[in-house]
Amino acid sequence: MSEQGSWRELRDRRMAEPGAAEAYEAARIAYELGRTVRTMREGRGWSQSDLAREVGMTQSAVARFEAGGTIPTLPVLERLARALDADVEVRLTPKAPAA
Amino acid sequence: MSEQGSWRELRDRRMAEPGAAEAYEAARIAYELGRTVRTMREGRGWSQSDLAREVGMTQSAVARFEAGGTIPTLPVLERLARALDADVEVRLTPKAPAA
DNA sequence: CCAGGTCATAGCATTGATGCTATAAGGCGC
DNA sequence: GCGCCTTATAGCATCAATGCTATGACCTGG
Repeated sequence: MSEQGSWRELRDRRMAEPGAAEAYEAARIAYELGRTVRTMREGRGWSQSDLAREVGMTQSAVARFEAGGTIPTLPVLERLARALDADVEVRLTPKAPAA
Repeated sequence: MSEQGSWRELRDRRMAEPGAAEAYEAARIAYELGRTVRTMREGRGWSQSDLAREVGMTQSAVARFEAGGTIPTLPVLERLARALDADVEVRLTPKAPAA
């Protein structure tokens, strides 16, 4: 796992792994979270640097996250959410009824 | 971070950290996820070992997770959810209206 | 053309979650 | 008492996310 570079490729590779449906799902969630944060950030007219300053991380970390380059952890999500006046919701919702 | 042992203490300590509201929130989410999983697991009459086998992890990992001993990562949540016929939902919901 | 801003990547250090085996503690049936 | 199952912890190895600095690419304005 070290031949190429871009986070996009990394993400795409993850999402292409066939055997690991869970990893795929996680990567998909990460991707969508990244897009959500980007949208929220742009909605405020903030640059990645601005957001990074608010959150207490660096511009590169923000870029990596927004690109879906990593699967974010809850603490990071919380920090981002706070800077964007948002709440983090994580839930397990049963597919089948509790019958 | 190595003077005492129990995950409960670890969790409690995290949730007691004053300066880090985000860490507190993350720990709280982790705790509730643990309880949710435990409830779902017990609802099926499964032991921790049973669930661990389904998920592809060990009983100790399940125990640690259920106790809120760690802040889970998305891939792990996905795997647990799948074993329990559930879906993982992660969302950032704005506190303030889009005005 | 040059300066400045923004975003994307590289490469590396640190930290923490996960995965493992082994074991302790409690309950329950025999 | 002894086995057996269940849950809780310990202690360690590995891996991946984060945090950092630095830099490249791209735009736009001067």
